[in-house]
Amino acid sequence: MDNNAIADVFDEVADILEIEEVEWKPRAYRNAALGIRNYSKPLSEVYKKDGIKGLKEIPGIGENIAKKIEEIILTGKLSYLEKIRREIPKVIVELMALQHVGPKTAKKIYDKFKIKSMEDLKKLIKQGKLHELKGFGEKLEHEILEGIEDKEKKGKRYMLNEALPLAEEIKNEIMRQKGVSKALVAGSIARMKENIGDIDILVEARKSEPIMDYVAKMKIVEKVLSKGETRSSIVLKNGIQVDVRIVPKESFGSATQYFVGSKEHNVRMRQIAIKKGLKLSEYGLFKGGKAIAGAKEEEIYRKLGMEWIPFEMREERGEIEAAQKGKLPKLVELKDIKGDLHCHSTYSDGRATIAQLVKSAEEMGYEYIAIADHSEYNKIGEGISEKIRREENKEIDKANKNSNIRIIKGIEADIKKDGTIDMSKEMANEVDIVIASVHIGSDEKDATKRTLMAMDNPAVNIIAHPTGRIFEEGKEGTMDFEMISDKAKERGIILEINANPYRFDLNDVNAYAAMKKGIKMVIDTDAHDLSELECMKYGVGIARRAWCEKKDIINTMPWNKIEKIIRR
DNA sequence: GCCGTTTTCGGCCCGACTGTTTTCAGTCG
Repeated sequence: MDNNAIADVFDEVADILEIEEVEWKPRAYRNAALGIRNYSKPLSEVYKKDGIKGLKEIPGIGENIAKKIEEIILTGKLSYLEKIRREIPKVIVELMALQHVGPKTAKKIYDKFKIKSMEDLKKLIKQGKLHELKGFGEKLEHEILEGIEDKEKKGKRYMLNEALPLAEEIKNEIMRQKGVSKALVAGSIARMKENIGDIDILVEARKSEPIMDYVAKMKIVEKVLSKGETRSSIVLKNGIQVDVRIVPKESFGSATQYFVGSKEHNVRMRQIAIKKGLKLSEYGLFKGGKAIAGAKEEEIYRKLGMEWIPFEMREERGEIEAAQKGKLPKLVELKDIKGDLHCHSTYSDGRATIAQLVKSAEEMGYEYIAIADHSEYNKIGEGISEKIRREENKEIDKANKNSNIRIIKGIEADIKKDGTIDMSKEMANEVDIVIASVHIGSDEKDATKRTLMAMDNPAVNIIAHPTGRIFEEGKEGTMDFEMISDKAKERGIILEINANPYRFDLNDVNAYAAMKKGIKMVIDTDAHDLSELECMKYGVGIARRAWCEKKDIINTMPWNKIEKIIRR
């Protein structure tokens, strides 16, 4: 079981204990689940190496939960969960997953009607029977029904690349309104999470400005859910909910702090405030009812005894401790990126010509771009023979003569079933950089072994999308990242952070682990299209969530320096 | 059940919103 699966176990324990109205334990189990999700090493590895003692190092894990993790690792299940599951009908836990239904409501509904499934609840609502319960009006009924239908329709999270452009569009529209001095995309988008639940936009303005009237007229808007003085909600045509909050100047910093989140980060911040005899809320930092900070985030962090923390780090993964010690990393920025080392042209399955890619790269201010088309073995990627690649390389040589930026001859060579690289020794010397990758088809079970073998090949510089995850297909990395990263460290191989939102591989957790091991990484877009070159910002977001600095990312360096780093 | 340069016991974030509330409980972020 991987870390997320173990965390799910403890979240379910928390759900059940919440229904049973057990005090405080649910919080402890939730904290444990969070600590596990945020932990970069697989718990089974930690346990193998350091046993219970190692597990207790993880935030939120004490003696008791450590023992429970041990049981899960050794037996694949948790007898405690199985025991408490028997105490509570399963449907109650399911009900709790609905919007507007918490433990109290779920229990109340069950106790009265003894329903057995979601379908039963739907029937109940359609017959108007939920009214019989005290505290259930028409509106709540309607909203619960909507919640069920939403759940049936689709998973409620959206990809970052879907949400971010829309959020920016709305923000820009708001910025154009009179009386608006600032607007900011907050929430999980600001933290560059790979998937997001809704869009949060924070606006600095005097109250009652008719901002929302303008937003409501935008083409991307489906309907307005609610419109208030300080808080409004709308739904976009693609189903994303947008919450817009309007705050006065003196609270903009504290509101930013609050609405950027994460929730866990904020909880810690408030605890720290309390210890200092202060109170932190979205309205400001208060001492005895008097605001001592609020307009600027920096001031809030400073008065709580720490450095200002970049949005992407605010996940309660040790960033607060680092900020208190003044030891935050200086995160890599988009403007540090000097080029893209993994792009596909029309020679293989790309949709842009080399000339077009080079022109775009030049406009983006890059110093270099690598054309790394697929090798012949990759049929889906329309891989090319070495004969054609030699023609391509000639074209690159020619283009380099009158180009302002360096065009690099690359190859994305497939790692074949036997672990060898789909590239001749001669070709290895004819290209500037070799990216090797497994393209998982029906033969994914040996992917780790094959990748490890490929990394022993002295021609290989970069391993692309190192865990083989593909988001849309729900494919999480099937490869053993511990083994791959250890090998990368040993062999000096560069690991790729693939900025394509359908991959995001390495993800933030793995990239953090790689950074900690001192492995160098490269942020590539794997662009198959000119527009995909723009995905670099998402890759930088992952790197920032992984606490990476400029020195960890090779394509922040000029090409002549990269040449020295990559093993030839 | 976890955690501690304020504590090994006694805490555990805070405020808005909503419904139907006649003063507040439940849920959410």
